Amino acid sequence: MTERIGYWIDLNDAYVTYHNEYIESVWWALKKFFEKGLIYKGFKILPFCPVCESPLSSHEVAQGYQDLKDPSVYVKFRITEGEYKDSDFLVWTTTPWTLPSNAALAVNPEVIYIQIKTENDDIFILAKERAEIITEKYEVLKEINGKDLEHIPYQKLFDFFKEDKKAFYVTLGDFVTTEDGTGIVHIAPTYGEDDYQTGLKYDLPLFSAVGKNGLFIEKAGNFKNKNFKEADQDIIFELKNSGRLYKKEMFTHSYPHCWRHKVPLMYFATDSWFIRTTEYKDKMIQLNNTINWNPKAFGSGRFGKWLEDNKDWAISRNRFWGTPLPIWYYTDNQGTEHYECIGSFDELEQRSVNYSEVYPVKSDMDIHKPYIDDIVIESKDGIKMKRVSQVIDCWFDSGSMPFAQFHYPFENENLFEKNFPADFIAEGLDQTRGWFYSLHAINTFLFDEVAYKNLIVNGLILDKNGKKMSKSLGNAVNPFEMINRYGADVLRWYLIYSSPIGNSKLFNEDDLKELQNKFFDTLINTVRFFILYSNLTDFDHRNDKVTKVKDRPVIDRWIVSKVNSLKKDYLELMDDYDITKASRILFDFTNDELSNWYIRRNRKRLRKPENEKDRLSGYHTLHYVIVELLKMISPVSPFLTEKLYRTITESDESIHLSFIENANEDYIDTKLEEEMRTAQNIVYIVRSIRVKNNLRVRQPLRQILVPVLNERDKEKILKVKEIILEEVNVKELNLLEGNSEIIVKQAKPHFKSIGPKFGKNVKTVQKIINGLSDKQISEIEKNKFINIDGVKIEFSDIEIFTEDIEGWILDTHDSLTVAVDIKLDDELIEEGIVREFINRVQNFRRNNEFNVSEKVNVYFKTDDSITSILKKNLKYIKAETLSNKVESSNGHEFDFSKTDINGISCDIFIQKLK
RNA sequence: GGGCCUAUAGCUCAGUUGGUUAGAGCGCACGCCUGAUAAGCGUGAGGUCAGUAGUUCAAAUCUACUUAGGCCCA
Repeated sequence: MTERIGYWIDLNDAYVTYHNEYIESVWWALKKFFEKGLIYKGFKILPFCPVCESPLSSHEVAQGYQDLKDPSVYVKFRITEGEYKDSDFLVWTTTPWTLPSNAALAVNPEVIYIQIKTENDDIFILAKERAEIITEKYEVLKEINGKDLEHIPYQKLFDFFKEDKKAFYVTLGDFVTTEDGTGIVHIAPTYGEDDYQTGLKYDLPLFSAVGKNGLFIEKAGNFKNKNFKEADQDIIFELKNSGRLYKKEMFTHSYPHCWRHKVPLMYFATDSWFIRTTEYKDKMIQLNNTINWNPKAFGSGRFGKWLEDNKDWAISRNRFWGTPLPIWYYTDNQGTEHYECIGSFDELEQRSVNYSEVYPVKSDMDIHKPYIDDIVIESKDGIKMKRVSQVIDCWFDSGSMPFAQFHYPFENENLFEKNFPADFIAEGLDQTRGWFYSLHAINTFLFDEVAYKNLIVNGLILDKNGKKMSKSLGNAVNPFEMINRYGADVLRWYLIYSSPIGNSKLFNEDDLKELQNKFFDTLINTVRFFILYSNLTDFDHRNDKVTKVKDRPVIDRWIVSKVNSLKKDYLELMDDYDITKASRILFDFTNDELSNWYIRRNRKRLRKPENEKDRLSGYHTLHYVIVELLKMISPVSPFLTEKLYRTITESDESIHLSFIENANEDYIDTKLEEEMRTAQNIVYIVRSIRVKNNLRVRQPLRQILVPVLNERDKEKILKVKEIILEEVNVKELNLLEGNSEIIVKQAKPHFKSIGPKFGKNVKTVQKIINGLSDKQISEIEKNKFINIDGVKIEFSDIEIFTEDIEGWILDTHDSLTVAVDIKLDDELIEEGIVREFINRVQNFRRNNEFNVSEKVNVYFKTDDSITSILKKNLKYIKAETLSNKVESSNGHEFDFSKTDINGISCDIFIQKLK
């Protein structure tokens, strides 16, 4: 796949995270953290299977959801002190088995609570919104803000534990909702993530009435040795007996089970190792601001926020196999654990007492868990230490990539330094806390430096309806099929060109077809055109004399200027890693400027150059432009450009080894580009007028008129007059100066100017300006201002345009107006007919596959008027059609082809010359 | 539930410091051109700029809320 699509990656020397060298570098990094005191052991609440006695990964948990019938109980907690003494908190839980491990209650500080008295004289406190669960009649005694309940103590339910820290009081937590229950939850820090975090915040004791095996411990009175789920009923029964149960319901919900043992999981505070990333959070934020993110908002937004809320990174995982966490420990007589971190294999060998037993053959050493677990090392005091059981988070592996791929710092120091930090990385936008983060977190700490300077965040590829692709839905696209059908180049271009960086991409095969036609075929056609005619005219790009660009014709200088302007923009975008915009300007240039203007305008000239200088100028220009363009396209579409490049340069040098130099500023002539843009606009307008008035391009017209309101416009148009006339087949282009009688000038407001100036009165001023007469506008042009109804309107407040020229057909585009004289005289009609006739002959030649340079005789049969016109123009017709004779058939019956000109039949017979 | 992103023509996308007729390509309809030809060019129809409210002389653009979709987290 990588080869087929042309990824430039080193498959022969790929880095592999499970190789020993890679792991050794990871160890080195971990030891750096350890030495700085940034690795510590804590707890993390994980889904835990009591049969396996081990935590499950989120992937495993996802596999094991089953419906479970659970109790939902409302428990009364008696307040022991203060204003609410002897009232009961009504507390809701769906896990009664955690109640013996209760350490606190939690309320939401933003929620309103009420104290109520029921008809049974019970006094309860619960969330106002949840009062519906009270079945008896009651009266409200008081409303209380959640935050005012903090620290209120209550009577504990069970007496299994000695509290070594203060417990049994109310805490505050945003996670408490009023969607169900009572708006008051109980907290058992060992058995829930929110509970655990609350425990950390309030320094609560960790009571654990249930062990890892899912059974209640010895100390747990009547519940001892009972399974945690099965004990639910006993606990409820006991609460009922002690009068602490308000009510009990049953409900069914989807609950995670162990996929192997089918038993319900419990959430359990499990030993975990953390990196104290919060210690250098500010550094991470500061460095992140220097990374060029694409899209920009992603770095400051999603990733920036994620760094702001940084929490310590839990790097350990409980797996059977993996990259081992290189920490060894022993427990002293006081029960305190002592740790040591190993940072290299040499160190491991020196410190271990049984290295040669575990790894008798060095080359066979497998450093992974579980093999490494047999290694015992000795502390300085001669105490035996064994490895902790965990492996490390595989994200730590991938974040170590910059140095671990080179086995740094054990070797390749120069290589690493040369390559770090990376110029850019690219990955999917789901990597926020995956790769983007792990790279950033590890390398910020180790090197005080970013891991990557630029970043391209890829959006997800969805199907054409915006749904995720999946095999089961049958909407998945097979990339090989796409490549086989359209080629890797088209697919690559599509993925980069079609949607902005970071947006999800709706994959649509039709768009690939369009790109193939619209862009790649155009490009190929352009090159093919060059090759065909440069061969026919014996052009040799290496040996033929190069005309200086400034001495070339306008059209050549224009396209050279254009391609350099393009390059300037292109390099700027590429330097900014905005590859989508870069590919879009290449697309537009190829179609609009190169193919549809330069090539089309120069077909005739390149086929039949006027003179030697003209020929060389044209071909050198086109060769240069194509080469420059191919180079710019090559990073995105490497295969086709390579092929075309080698063909057009007639060499074996790879385009991918060629240099893209900076744009040549000397060639850029923005004035000329502007002039040509004007020409293109005028041509566009004339074509539009022709179509609307049914005037085909072969029919020459007498003249067009272009009103010009300033000197610059006048100059622009005169420069490109010839190109316009030829393109639209018109005899003359005349300018109408601003003071001409037949121009009707109009004005519209320039809001940017009048807006701030007139404020609320802008609408009145708008009306005045729109109503300005031709004469008033002339006055403004002369005096630079006018006073109307006490309003001073200045020249800069208005935009002048013209939409009317009396007695003419005209159209306007981009503030340019063009009028066309559509009256035909005899001369024009005659010329039109001649061109129609030539067209018929050429069509015949083409349809009958005559060679381009083949000479012919032409015989025609038509009415007298056309016959006499043709006879008058024989010389021109002969030249255009490569004919020796062009004659009336004079009554001879040839094998005529039937055609017609302007509705009059005109049969032709064409004879090849031997 | 929280954070971030996206929403503009049937489809894919542009749209500048807010400036008054919101653009392009494809598709559709119609036409042109004809020695780049399994190409090329044009014209036309098509819009509640997701919705609501606000700020402003002026909002696709700024603000708030809502809806829908996506990603990350809880």
